[in-house]
Amino acid sequence: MTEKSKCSDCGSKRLKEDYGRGEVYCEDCGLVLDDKIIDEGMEWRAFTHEESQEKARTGSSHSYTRVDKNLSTEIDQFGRDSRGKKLSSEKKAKMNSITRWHKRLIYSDSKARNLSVALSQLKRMSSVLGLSQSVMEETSRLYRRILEKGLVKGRVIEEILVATLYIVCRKRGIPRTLEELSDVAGSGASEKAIGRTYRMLKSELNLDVPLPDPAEFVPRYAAKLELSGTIQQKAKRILKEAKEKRIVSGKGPTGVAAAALYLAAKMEGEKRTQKEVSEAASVTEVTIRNRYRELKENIALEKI
DNA sequence: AAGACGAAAGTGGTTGA
DNA sequence: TCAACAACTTTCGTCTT
Repeated sequence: MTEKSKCSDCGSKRLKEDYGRGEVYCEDCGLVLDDKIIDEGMEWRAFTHEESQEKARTGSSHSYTRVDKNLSTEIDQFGRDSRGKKLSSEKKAKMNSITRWHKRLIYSDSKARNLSVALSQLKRMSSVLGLSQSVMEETSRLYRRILEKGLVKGRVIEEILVATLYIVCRKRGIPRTLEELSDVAGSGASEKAIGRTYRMLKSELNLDVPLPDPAEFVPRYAAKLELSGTIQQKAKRILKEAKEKRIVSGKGPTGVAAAALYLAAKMEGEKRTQKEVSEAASVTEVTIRNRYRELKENIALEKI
């Protein structure tokens, strides 16, 4: 893990390492400085709501998805922890600054109320979407940071929240489109508005968000279409070829993924109709056809 | 009859003068 | 601010299976 001692955003030196999640983050603003070891969590195997419920994790000792960060019962004003043990002075100083920070949030200031609304929304959406705990954690950390920067003022909480979630998903290579996210958001946040907010956040926070890779969408669509793993592998090989031949850039990743799956399924004799595939991927048959034609024309299929 | 195909026209967003 | 532009959609007529 790289050694960084200062937060690149707010300059705080209070960085915390979380080996469980493979992240280093700033305790003051929540910026994740190093998240090379990505926790895929249940993400790639939970395709349905029921499945994700079943596999969802429970419990957490220190969660950013709670308004009070779970600390309210752990610290008293006499410098002891929950077991009554005295804390070292170093620990005490740390706790003091945390409690100060945390008091600012608990007491009826507008940010706390904002946060509590946002977090309960996040919880709901996260369970509908089947997102892992660690995605929620990162989303709420980023949301806190946005809140502290005053970027929420005058805007719809839900729009900011969904845009934040979208950023986190993109950063982690979790395939969720803006459309899907706005579908589970309340009516207060249209896809258009979320997109606008997303662009605003990206530039305000100087984030570079990677482009979605079509291959990320393959497992989910394949599951919807009940296609075997062999086909998924084949579709991914097709996409890899396509990427090298630069016939993917600028095209919508979902359409490309759908066409690759359609092609792979056809080749393996597990044929699905264009209509079925287009419904699974929320694109039209025409788009499937166009991408399909491009793939067929440009890729040496015998080798795949 | 259902599926696949492709042309044509329309939509919403991006880009660059 | 406006026009050109690319990707995608909708619609529809025509082949293919």
